[in-house]
Amino acid sequence: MGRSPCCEKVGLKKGPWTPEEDEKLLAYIEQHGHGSWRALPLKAGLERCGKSCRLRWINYLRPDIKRGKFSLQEEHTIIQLHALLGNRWSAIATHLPKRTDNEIKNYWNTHLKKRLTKMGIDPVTHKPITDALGSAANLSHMAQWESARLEAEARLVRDSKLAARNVPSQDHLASPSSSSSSSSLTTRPQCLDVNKAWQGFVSGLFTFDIDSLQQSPTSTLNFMENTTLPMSLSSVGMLNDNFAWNSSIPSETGDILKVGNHSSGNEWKCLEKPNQMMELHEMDCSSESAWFQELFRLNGL
DNA sequence: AACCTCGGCAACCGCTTCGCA
DNA sequence: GTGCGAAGCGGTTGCCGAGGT
Repeated sequence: MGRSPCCEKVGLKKGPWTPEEDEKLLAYIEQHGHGSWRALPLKAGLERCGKSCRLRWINYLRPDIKRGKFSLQEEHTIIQLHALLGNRWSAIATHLPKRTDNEIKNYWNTHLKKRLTKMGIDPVTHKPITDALGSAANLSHMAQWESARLEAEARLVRDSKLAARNVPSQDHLASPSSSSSSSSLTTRPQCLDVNKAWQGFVSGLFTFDIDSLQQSPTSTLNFMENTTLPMSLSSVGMLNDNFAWNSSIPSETGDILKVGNHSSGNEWKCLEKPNQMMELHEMDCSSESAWFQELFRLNGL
């Protein structure tokens, strides 16, 4: 019983790759392309399984890989996309084309998850961790937050029922699995009180102009200016929730993904990808304090 | 100097999804 | 529609180096 191995493992090498193996794999792929990964090791003269070769190529040898520290911009993109997509690392990696899913996953697990936790944000739900915040002020904010959230959810249920009765058939959302209407995405977010509550909660940490994010339901924020931190940590807690406002996700290809959630579900949609240039703002945020300092600086604190 | 601990990351494992016959 | 092989994906492991004792 049991699953058959992906390839004949007897005699196959495991563990770290040697420079010679890298050279062989690189030379073969440059000359022939990878073709069938299963057949590749034999043709390339490698005593590895195809899977191992594929991983080595994708995560290390591919010429278009950017290595080294993640910029603050990249970190924010990862956080935002994680809030939207969860642990779908390959999906996240598509918005950071020079980074591999493995690298992003590792970076999340070793850096970002810890930072969010330290800030009192649950890295899984991207919501504030209540029991980690003991002060009365924080509890007050949290109560305000939770109350508004529940109210908003109730209203969403109500509104979605109404919308279900009155949904136009047009659907131009990018998501192939989408079966929802865009109508809810072009209306003003319904839960501004929630945003306010959240804004109140985070105001002790950051002063983000959340209202400016809400000026347009599908407002596009561009990182080019480097003046506002779009959908940053304050908004992370809102993402992937029923009442999140529509906003934009930058990608390193220069695309700004406008996203919004469907009022009748928890499903996020990509609305459009205006082809705008985006400058990456490289910063040394290796230490946690530097990271926070940079956030404060960006937000004029 | 030797040992220990811990963090970071490359690589592996096994499950899921995809594509084709 | 079904079965099978290949590829993709995410969770986990284990090695290695840096820092601490």
